[in-house]
Order: sequence, then C-alpha cells, then structure tokens
Amino acid sequence: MAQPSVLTPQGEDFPRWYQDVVQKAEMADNGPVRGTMVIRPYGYAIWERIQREMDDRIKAAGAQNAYFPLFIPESYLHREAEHVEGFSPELAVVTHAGGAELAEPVVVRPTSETVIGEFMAKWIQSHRDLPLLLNQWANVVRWELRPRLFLRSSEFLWQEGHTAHASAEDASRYATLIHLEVYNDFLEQVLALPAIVGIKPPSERFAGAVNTMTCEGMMRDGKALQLATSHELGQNFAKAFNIVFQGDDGESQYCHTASWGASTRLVGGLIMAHGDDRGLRVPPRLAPWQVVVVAVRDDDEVLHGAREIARELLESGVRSHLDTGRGSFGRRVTDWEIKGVPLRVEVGPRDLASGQVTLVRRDGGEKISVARAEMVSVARRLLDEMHDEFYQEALAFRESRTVTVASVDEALEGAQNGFARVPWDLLDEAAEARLKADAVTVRCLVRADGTLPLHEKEPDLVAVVAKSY
RNA sequence: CGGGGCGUAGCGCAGCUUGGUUAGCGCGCCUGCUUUGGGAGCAGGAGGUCCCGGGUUCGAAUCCCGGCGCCCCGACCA
Repeated sequence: MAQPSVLTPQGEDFPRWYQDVVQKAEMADNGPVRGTMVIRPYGYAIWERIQREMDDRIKAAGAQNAYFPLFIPESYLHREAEHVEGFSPELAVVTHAGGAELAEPVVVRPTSETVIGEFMAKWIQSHRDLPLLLNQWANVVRWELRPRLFLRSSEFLWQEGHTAHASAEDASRYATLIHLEVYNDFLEQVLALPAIVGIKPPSERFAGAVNTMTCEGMMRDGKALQLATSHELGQNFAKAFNIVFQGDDGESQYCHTASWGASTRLVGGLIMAHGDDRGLRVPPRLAPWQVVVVAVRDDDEVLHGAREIARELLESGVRSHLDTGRGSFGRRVTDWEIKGVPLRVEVGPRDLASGQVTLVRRDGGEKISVARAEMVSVARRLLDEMHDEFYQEALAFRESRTVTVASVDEALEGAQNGFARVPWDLLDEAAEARLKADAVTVRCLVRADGTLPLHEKEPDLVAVVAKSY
C-alpha cells in the first residue's frame, strides 16, 4: 500500500519540499504584503521554544531585556557611513503620518544599533556603568527582493543584543561568549544542529562591524545557512553616537560596542537541517509537543485511556498532546509525522487490554510496545537518544559533504553539493570573484583545527566556501 | 532592474488556439449514515467580480489595447 507521498520528495525539488512542509505542517502562510509572513500557531510554538531557550542563556550571560522603538529617525542611520550604505537598499521609510508629510522621514528599524547607541550615550557616564549589556526581542524590517518564509522575509522576528564595553578586549570577549555559550550551545543542545563557528571575511561582514562571527549550518541540500551572528563594532558606533565614559584615570574615552542576533530564520534552519521526505522532524528538546498521544478510535474507553496517558506524561514533565481521535487514524498519524512530533503513543483497545502502549519514533518509524508502567521512563530515554542521534546524523551528513581542497577549482567543485575547506591565502580578490560567479561564497574562516579565529589576519586560516541561503 | 511563465471556487488546475447552452474537474469544506491499529467509503450540498479597465461583436473566460499583481532565474541579506 504505497501511498503517493504527501510532500514533494527532497531529492526531486528541495525548495518545493520546503514550501510543502511549511504549508502542510501549518507553520506559516504568506502575508498580504509581499515578503511578509504569518506565523501560524504551530510555527509560533516552535519560535516560543527557541525564545525561551535562548532567553535563558542570554540572561545567564548577564544581559537584560529592554525595548526600543520601531521607528528610527532617518538621520541616525546616516551617522555611520558603512552602516547606512549597507542597509539603504532594504530600508522601509515612512514619509507621511498623521495626514501630513513628516519633516524628517523615519525608517522602520532594520536593526537597532543606532537608536540604542543614542541611549547608551545618555546612560553611560563612568567606567562603573560598564559593561552595559542589553538585549531586545523585536521585529525588524528589511525589504527583500526574493522572500521565502522564515528564511528571508521583509519583516522578521529576532533577538538583538547590544553591549558597550570599556575595551576592545572586553567587547571581543563578550561577543565571543555570546557566540559560543548562547548561540552555539543552543544550536547543539536544543536544535541538535552542529554548526561551523567562524568569522566572516571582510566581504561578508556586517555593515559597520570590525569583526563578525557566524554559526553556519548545513542544510539537507548541502547549502549553508547562517544561523546566528555576533559583531564586534569597535568604536565605530561609539564615535557616531558619542558613547563615552570616564575611566578611573579621569580620562574620557569611547566605548567599544558589540551586537549579536538570531532570528526566526532558525525555524527555517530547523526545517531544512532535520526534515525528511515525510516532513518535519523537530528535535526533542525543542519540540513544543514531544509526544502526541493518538487515540486509535474515538470511543469513550479508548479516549479515556489516552487522556490518562497524556496526563501522566505531562505530570512527569514530558510535553505531551492528546489527539482526540476525530478523523481516520492513518490521516492523523500522517499529519503528526509532517509536523515532526518526535514520539507518538498509539492507544487502542488492544493496548488497553494488554496493559501496554505502543511507542513510535518519528525519525525511523520504529514501533515498540512497552508496559504501561514503564512508558514514562522509556519515553524519556527515547527522547534523550533522539537528541543525540539527530545531532550525530546531521554531523555525519555534513562531514560526508565536506571536502578539504587545495585549489579554487576544487573548491568550486566541492561547493556544488556541500562545503569545501580551502586555504584562505588562496582566495584573493580574483578568486572570490570566480566563486561568486558560480553563486559560491566564503561562509566563514576557521583555524586549521576548526576553532574560532580572533581576526582574519591570523596565519593559515581555512575558508569554508559553499552555496548559501 | 534584465530574461521566462502565470492570473478561472479556500488550494491545485482544465477550458482560450477555432467566441455560442446553466463555466467544469481534483483536493478541501458542510450535512447524514457507515467507518476508525497507516492519507476512509457512499449519498446529498454550499461555494465564482473567470485579475482590473476599455474596445470589437448580436454574444467575450476565450479576440484586441492598456494597466495591475504574482511566481521562477540572474546583482544584496538574519
């Protein structure tokens, strides 16, 4: 009984598969204005889990949440030359409001370095005010020419951290801390997603930054996706916004600032890194619903049994959801697979009669019967195992599609279906142009041992090149 | 902004070349019954400014002119 697949197979048309998953898993819809996105309840529940896990880590790193306005005076953007140059093409500008033309247009924030810089200048007087560690959860607008749900939308949700420090070393140290202890830790421990942690080459750096760090993940089609970034901004914004402090020596000096962000793009990354031909596969620690309890039929006895099981799971700390059994069994099961709920408990008359439950793993589809009394512990163990297996599987996939090469030609070839590691020294301007002609870019620079460099001038760096989203 | 394609029911499409009944089909939706351990079946039903404007014609989804919108591929980005 081979059913025709519900989704376009990944191997047939990956972008189409992605669209199918987003629609059929009820993650999001296109908004009425081109490039905008409606995040549906299931997609938003996943985003809320991301927020929660990241927010805990951000607070553990010492930053506090605040909120700054959506509207920014256009003149602010112009104060930092590279910044305005980088963002001008994608700005949404409000020229009319309240029935009249505005004296000074306001831009809808594409990012908040400028407004926050203005207030940092006001709040910071002394070295005792440093470091100032702020974060905000917000929406931002960057007008996109080719939007794709979650990956590139004209409006998206994110967290943006903005910090001010007394020295370049402090700024660098903190940005690195965030990058490793918030972003990479979240990616590994919650998203089960191995990322390459590196720095951006000058050509890919954030507009106005002196150094940009990135976490690059590989998707199931071999393309790279930037999952989070952290920037050292030097004194560029401090000078533009006069963010000055008086040191213990009585001398005034400019702060060193940093910023760091991760967005709803992570949802797209999760879909493309873990999904398979049957739909989404949500890693267990992230999943809004870790277990769905499916009543095989909707008679009172089965429903009662299923309800008890769902309650027991919830009470023991497993995020569970009860499927009340309307509609055919097969259809419901397929729908939960598309949504990627890690574990399914099937409850029917046979299970109830034998005092057992049937557990089914979303990843491999394996079914096991366990005694009702052992259900919770087995479910917990399976969820734990699945996290590790998701991570290992993604890592093995990435390794299988990564080549280490010694020439630009080989790098181009390797980047056709994955990552190529090539000596950074080989990539002069002409070489980068050759890559770019083939839609291949330098995703990041890493040390030979894979660790994070401090800057791109370090000797013997390795460039990771790939096609990307 | 350059090249290619498309606008017909919530979604996906046929019909257009060669103008002519009441504009169809699949999925979805509603009602009822039978079902429910891997995408259920039968019966009945609702749902349309055929993208917009103008023109030709006795008559336009169909032909002509002009708009608008969307999608895909090339220069930027979380």
